[in-house]
Amino acid sequence: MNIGEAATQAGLPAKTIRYYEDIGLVKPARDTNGYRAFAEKDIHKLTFLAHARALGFSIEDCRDLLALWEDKARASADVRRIAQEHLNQIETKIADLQNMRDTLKVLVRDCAGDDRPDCPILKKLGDPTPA
Amino acid sequence: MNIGEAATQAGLPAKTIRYYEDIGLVKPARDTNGYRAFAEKDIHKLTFLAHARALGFSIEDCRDLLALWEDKARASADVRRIAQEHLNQIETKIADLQNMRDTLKVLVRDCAGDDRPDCPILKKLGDPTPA
DNA sequence: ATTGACCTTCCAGTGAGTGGAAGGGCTATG
DNA sequence: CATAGCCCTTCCACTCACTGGAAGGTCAAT
Repeated sequence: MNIGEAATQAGLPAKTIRYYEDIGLVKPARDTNGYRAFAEKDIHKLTFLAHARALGFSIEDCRDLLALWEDKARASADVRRIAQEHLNQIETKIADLQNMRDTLKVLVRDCAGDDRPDCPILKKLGDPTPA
Repeated sequence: MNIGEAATQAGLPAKTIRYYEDIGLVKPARDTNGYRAFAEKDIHKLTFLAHARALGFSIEDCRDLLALWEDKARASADVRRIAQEHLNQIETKIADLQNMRDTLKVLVRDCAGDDRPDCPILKKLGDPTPA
């Protein structure tokens, strides 16, 4: 299977697949013409990667998860630890974003948004000690 | 004022301030010895930038906001539009992260996390068509 | 034989800094 | 006056996970 078809199957851009090969996540065989030849096993890996990335796992996490996925003697605790840590980071990021959102919401709400220069948003940003 | 003091005042790393000068956000004067000499006006700008960045505005948004801040004839609508758009992006990002979180939570909950290899997390990631 | 779609590699750029090396300046103490 | 220790300077490389594009080779069909 050529890279275009592999990309369709895995739901990843061809460019990304080449990149994943560059960094050693997949190692497709090569046809005599130099084209990458993806086997089912490669497609499964790429699909796995696409799903893990969609859940926000870093490439390095993906590398570890992929290794565990292929290790039939793995301990599920190792997988769980990675996922739990990632989950914690997501929770933190959500909380940070919610704080930003709440502040922004108030500012946007209080801004007239007309052609006059008076603006609580700029006022707040320029305040040396914002609440 | 030297860059170290400016960094303390503005709540930004000195490295970041140099970077902001590189990309033209601030233009501090120079002493005869080549050291940057920050005036009050520069400190105000840096403080403004620190606050805007803390609210997640991109550097380009910051550049625009800074220009509006300095333009006493601005229309607050221009500021509001930038803030509203940013707010929308944050809302989108929060929603994305919440989806990830919800999926991950279920997976982590259902994973025994012991020394056995059976693992719903890997199962899901490897599933060709995950729900 | 040519067209057009596919494939290849390689280089550069993204955003927003961060780390570190190499070198010069400033201040205070011995 | 010398030296120590901190601050400052520039410049280059690295981060993360791709993405865009150029230059060129291959393949199937017309």
